[in-house]
Amino acid sequence: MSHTLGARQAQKLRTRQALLDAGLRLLEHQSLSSLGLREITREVGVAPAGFYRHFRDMSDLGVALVEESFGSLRAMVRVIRDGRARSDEVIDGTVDVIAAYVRDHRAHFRFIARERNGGVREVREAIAGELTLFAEELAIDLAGQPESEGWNAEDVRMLADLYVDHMVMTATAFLDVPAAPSPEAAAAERAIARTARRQMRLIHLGRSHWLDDGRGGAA
Amino acid sequence: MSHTLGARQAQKLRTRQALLDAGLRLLEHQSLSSLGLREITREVGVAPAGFYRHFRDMSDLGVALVEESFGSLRAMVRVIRDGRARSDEVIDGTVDVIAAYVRDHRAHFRFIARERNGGVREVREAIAGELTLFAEELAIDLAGQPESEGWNAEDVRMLADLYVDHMVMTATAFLDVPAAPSPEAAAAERAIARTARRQMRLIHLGRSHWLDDGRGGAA
DNA sequence: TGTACATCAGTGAACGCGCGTTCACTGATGTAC
DNA sequence: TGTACATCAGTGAACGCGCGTTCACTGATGTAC
Repeated sequence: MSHTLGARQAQKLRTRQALLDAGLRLLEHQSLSSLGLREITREVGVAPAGFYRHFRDMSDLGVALVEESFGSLRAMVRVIRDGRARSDEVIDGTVDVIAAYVRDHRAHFRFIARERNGGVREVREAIAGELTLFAEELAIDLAGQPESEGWNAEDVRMLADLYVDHMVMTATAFLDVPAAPSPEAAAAERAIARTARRQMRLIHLGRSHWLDDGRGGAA
Repeated sequence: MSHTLGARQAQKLRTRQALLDAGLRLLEHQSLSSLGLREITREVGVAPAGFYRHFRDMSDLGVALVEESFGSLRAMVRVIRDGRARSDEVIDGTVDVIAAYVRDHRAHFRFIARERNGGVREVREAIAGELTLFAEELAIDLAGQPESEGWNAEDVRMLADLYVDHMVMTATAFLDVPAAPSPEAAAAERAIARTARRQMRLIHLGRSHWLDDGRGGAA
């Protein structure tokens, strides 16, 4: 390696990460626009003024959290994509993977769900941009599947948007289940997964009949 | 009428409504948890302390706004339900009605979309409750349609949830279009409506093939 | 390796400000007779 | 209809508090020679 980052820069990064982690933790029960700079620095154990060495203001930190959160989302998608099989298995697998990732990255998903329509414009726009990118990638993926033969680009994109929306809704539903493990929570999760799986199956069914009697593609 | 409400009570209601209206207006660009009590009373032209004659605190006002907002949502649904026809027309009609109502009740829809996952628990729970009620009513409606013959209750509910989610997503998408009328905004609205219409058509297609070869109903 | 100087992440005190909430009040509206 | 008293929506001043931001600073880390 050309240089090992240096003790100073490494420490700076560690503090920055501590600020991000504290922010995410504190955002569990409130939204970004009501979270204070002092609240975060207090949690980390750093003087308020130190915040400015890392972020211009709270919405700057918010945008950094968006990037971090979509990192874990992309990891999730990679898992789904790599483990692809025939459609029914893919559906079950997809829902399970979403459930598992939401369980392991609760705070990230909650943050995205909450701030997607939240009060901080920069953050909202960052999330919208990432979701668009995500839908575009998914559309490319879908276009390559045999089920999409004969589909035009617009319809493929329409389907990708529907999948993304459904995924966001499913993740949001999982978030309402209490984090603490309990028989009730586990049952609630299973119910959500069951519904989500059937909804995906219904959508897939619609997909495979889309071109019947020229109804879908035209108009 | 037994009594015409009295000048005093009428004035009180007018002030209360002014507070709600001001709140909704101020929530266009921020979320409830960052909106201040003084901000609202200032906008209305009332002393800060006057607020407490009408609401216990800001989340109390938030819950009142939820009720008001779902009033206009129910009005929308009534229009869709009354104007029912055969499925393709219903789809086009539904999307158009959603588009029109979102245009006329922007602030209400934005409020719901924003606070549905927002930072104020009471408000989040009020919205979740209303949406559940809404899905239950829709499920009853769907169960009565000929397309639902042979469906079990769970699957009807699953479909209702899918429709509600899709409606929320569509309304949210319309919200991102600038409110000011312009050729670009109109085009953006048409694109969203077009996508939403196709997505509903695809879902409907899935619905009508759900019972083919015993795939759906079984589990 | 050792020395002299530069950098800069983090400090701690200070600031002005607007917040939510309380309180005793005022005066128009309502009620009893 | 007129009078005396009760109610209560809205007032305005006051409070203590925590906020975001600024500033000159400290001292460990990095760099040049």
